[in-house]
Amino acid sequence: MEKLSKELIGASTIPIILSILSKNESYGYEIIQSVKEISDGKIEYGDGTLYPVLHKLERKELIESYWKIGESGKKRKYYKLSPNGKKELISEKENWAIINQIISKLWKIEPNLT
Amino acid sequence: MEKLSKELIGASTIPIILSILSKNESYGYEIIQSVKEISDGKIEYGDGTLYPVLHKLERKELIESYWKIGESGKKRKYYKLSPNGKKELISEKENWAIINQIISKLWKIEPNLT
DNA sequence: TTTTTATACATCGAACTTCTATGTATATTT
DNA sequence: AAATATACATAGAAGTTCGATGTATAAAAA
Repeated sequence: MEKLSKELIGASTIPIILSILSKNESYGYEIIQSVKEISDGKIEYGDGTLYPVLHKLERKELIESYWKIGESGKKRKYYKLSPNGKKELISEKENWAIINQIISKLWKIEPNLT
Repeated sequence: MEKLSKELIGASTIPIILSILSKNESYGYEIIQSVKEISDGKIEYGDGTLYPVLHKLERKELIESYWKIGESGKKRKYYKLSPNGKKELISEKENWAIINQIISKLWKIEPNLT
């Protein structure tokens, strides 16, 4: 079982995070676990990777945060999708559909690879 | 008609270039036109964007180049896929399939976006 | 009891990318 | 003769991911 390329990770990070937050409010550490689980271990964000992305998304006002003490007793920074974030997610889905169309068009006419 | 996001452009550039070269040998300027056409104008590489990518792919020995004077009389640097490049393209296709699976899993269970 | 592991967040610097701008040069069209 | 299209190249700015490092607390293990 292989890991994904850095480029694809990069392209998918924001839509994946927004998508997760569109279902449930969550916090950094949990998001890392969720993505790992959903992707069967194929995407494992380092914390040093994810936190700056969350900060960026908050700066761009696509997500909002608030502190909360979890059942564990440790403080967590919860994030939720903002109205702008919902719009952004819709746009990301459209983009994804477009690129898939382009790529599948290219790959449908099979070259001689074998 | 909108343009694609920078991130998706980034993730798709290499698979698209390799895919085009797997069908026909081509040169930088023509590749830019091809991609523009295939994508209905949604992907327009600047020359300052594409050429460094081609150089990188050549450095990594995924493509090979040779100079040729075209019918136009201008010299062109033609590129073709190397054996490594063919393998890489296969790998890129697999990666793309994996990420699509992950994303569609996330998006199948529809959140309340509307 | 003490140590380790898991949880939880943050930031820095290295390495790499894309993009815009700029430069060179030739052929074709106006 | 000038403008446009063709064709390639590189440098610098801006942005990104990632590994390393740091802080702190709770739970589990030794």
